[in-house]
Amino acid sequence: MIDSEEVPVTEPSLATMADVAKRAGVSSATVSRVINGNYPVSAVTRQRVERAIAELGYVANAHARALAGATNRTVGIIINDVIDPFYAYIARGVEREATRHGRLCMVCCTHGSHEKELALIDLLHEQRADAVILVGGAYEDRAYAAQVARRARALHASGSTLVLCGRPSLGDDVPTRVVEYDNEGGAFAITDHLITQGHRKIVFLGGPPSLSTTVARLAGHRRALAFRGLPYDKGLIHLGQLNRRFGYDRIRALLADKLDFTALFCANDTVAAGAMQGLELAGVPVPEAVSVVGYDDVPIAQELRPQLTTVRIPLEELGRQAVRLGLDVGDDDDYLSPVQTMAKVGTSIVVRASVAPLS
Amino acid sequence: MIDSEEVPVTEPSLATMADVAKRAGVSSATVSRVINGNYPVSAVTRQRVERAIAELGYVANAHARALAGATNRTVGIIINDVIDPFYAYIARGVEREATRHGRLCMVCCTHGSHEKELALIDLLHEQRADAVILVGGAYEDRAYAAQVARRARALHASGSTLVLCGRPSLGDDVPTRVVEYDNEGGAFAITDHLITQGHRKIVFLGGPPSLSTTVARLAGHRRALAFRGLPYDKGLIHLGQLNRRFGYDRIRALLADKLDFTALFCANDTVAAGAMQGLELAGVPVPEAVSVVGYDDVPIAQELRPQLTTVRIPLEELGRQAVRLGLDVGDDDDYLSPVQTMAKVGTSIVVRASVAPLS
DNA sequence: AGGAAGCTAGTAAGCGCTTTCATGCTTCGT
DNA sequence: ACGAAGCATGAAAGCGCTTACTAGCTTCCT
Repeated sequence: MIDSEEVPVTEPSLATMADVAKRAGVSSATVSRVINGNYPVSAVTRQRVERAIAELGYVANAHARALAGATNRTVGIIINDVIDPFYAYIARGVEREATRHGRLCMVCCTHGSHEKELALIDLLHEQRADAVILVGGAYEDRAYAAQVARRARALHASGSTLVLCGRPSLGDDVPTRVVEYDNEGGAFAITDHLITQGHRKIVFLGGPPSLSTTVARLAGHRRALAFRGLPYDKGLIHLGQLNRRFGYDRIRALLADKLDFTALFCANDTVAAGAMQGLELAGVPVPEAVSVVGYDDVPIAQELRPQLTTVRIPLEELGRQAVRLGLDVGDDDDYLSPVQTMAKVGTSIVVRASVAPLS
Repeated sequence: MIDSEEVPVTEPSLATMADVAKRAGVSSATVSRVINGNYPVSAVTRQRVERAIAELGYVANAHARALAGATNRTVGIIINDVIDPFYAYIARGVEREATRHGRLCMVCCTHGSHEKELALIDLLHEQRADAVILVGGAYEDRAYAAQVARRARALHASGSTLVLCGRPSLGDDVPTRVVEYDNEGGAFAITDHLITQGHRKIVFLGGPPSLSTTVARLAGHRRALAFRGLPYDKGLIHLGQLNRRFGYDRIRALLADKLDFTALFCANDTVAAGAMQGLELAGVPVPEAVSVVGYDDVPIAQELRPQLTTVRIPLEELGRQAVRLGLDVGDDDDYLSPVQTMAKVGTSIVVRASVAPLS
């Protein structure tokens, strides 16, 4: 007869605090105190416990710990895509600042899906993240905004914080923190730069019409035009995707249509890269025939030839600020600073070689 | 008299499962069953519970859940830096595959520190991640390898898995999974490509001497040389950092020394970018005077002018494989597939414009 | 009709920690 | 020398879930 008795597989499960306690000949309370160092323990006992921990290769269970009251010490960040340098730099800032405050960082990507974004907020909420940072411009959509607001309240109710990074506030009645950068101001400044170089016919290229980022950048652009008494010509505004292909395709189309312009303000550097490629292929020299500027100052701006004049956003700092706001700590862990609910980081224009004065 | 009585701040703490149960007039067990859907519950009851959940805005506590036995459903990935496209692509693969299997992804960065790497493994272990993926080449260091091995065992003991991604195995007695890509083969192939184009004097540039990646790439390079009966000239091997500055500085130095060479094999694309910049500044045309190849095929390879001939690594696939190995699932969630402990993804060379036949 | 099956739902025992409260000592002050 | 004070430790009550195990009802078969 074949022995079908269950042979218990001796899964060498990890030691618990009780195991450590037994081995050290103390109670688990003492072990906990040694680990957390928040209560006096005699030197001898401490050493015994520490030895037991080492011998057993004990690793605390973060869940039990989190459940028993100590915070989970993690922050979550929700971005579009890790590959995109724009998000990657922000993520780096978040990761570093989180680490600086002893937090682990959970990075989640939406890949552009709204539903996934909402689902991820819930997931991070379930994980009881100390803060959830939502990065990137938002689309105008009442229903969607309401969904986000609901989650912001839920998060708030469990002692966490939703931080909006690079997107407008949901309103004063929604408990969120906001870190913004100056889309409008940057667009104003760089448009003005183009104008003072003599350009009058400036094409605005790219950016989905309902994206908050586009709206703000376009507003700055218009304000600069108005400031210098130039007309706002709708025929020069060509909104669209924020990718390379759109820049390439659309500029080729504009060139084919013989649109009259001397400068190009791309909604971001990626679009600028595509546009410059299109210009190059069409034999239009930059900046001699057309000046080009972008926005964001991601690495590709320096790879392009000529190097791209663009608006720099302190992305990493943006991420760091978001964490500070979310964790309610100041620059140097000054927990006593008055609670700040919003921050704005400045932008600056960086002049490189893609703009020439109009002859 | 000022009332100094403690006014209890009514922190609107989140609803628990018990709250939901009370509201729905059932026991918490039933609520759990509705949520998990792993046990029959009558339609009426289910609806009542679901309504209570919605009304209360209940969000499960992932820690309690993890503690009570269900797995935490997260995977951790440890990389050098999110900004580096090499790591970012792998991270993307990991994130996507993890999501596909219903896991949340925790991304941690070491920024090059060994201690931090070890600390992060421990942290992810504490979080009870289903798998911990360690990405990137390793430095030869016995003590360090022993430390990693110890953690691999600890992880294994608690039912998790350490996956080594792009680094050699720690030995058969250490319970890890390994996903590799063919550093040696790719280096062989691209060196041979250079040789068949007539090049005889090939400089090998960059890569820390004790990094496993460098060792393998250099080995492939040497094998190709030997295969074609060419001498291995130590004067042509210039190991060093894997960054742009090293490529730039060293190539300028070699040029100043009037080193005799016609081709350049850079240890990765970043070094190639620096070297090409140095070559450009020195007025040495690529590929006419010097052919250049890189390794990795990160986006910058396509930005460079001329575009860089390089070795492509399916980075995203590498990340996906790592997750599958770590989670012990097959391509299509086929949990019945025999346990695989190691995988190797192939490399291929992508020919662009930075190599010319030697005239 | 009577009991075996088959359902649904509740009870309660943990999971591995933190923390409050209680306890037995040692150490002082007077 | 005796009670007060101070320390170091232990006992035990949760934290919010999951999941045996148990129990009450229907069905259904013989």
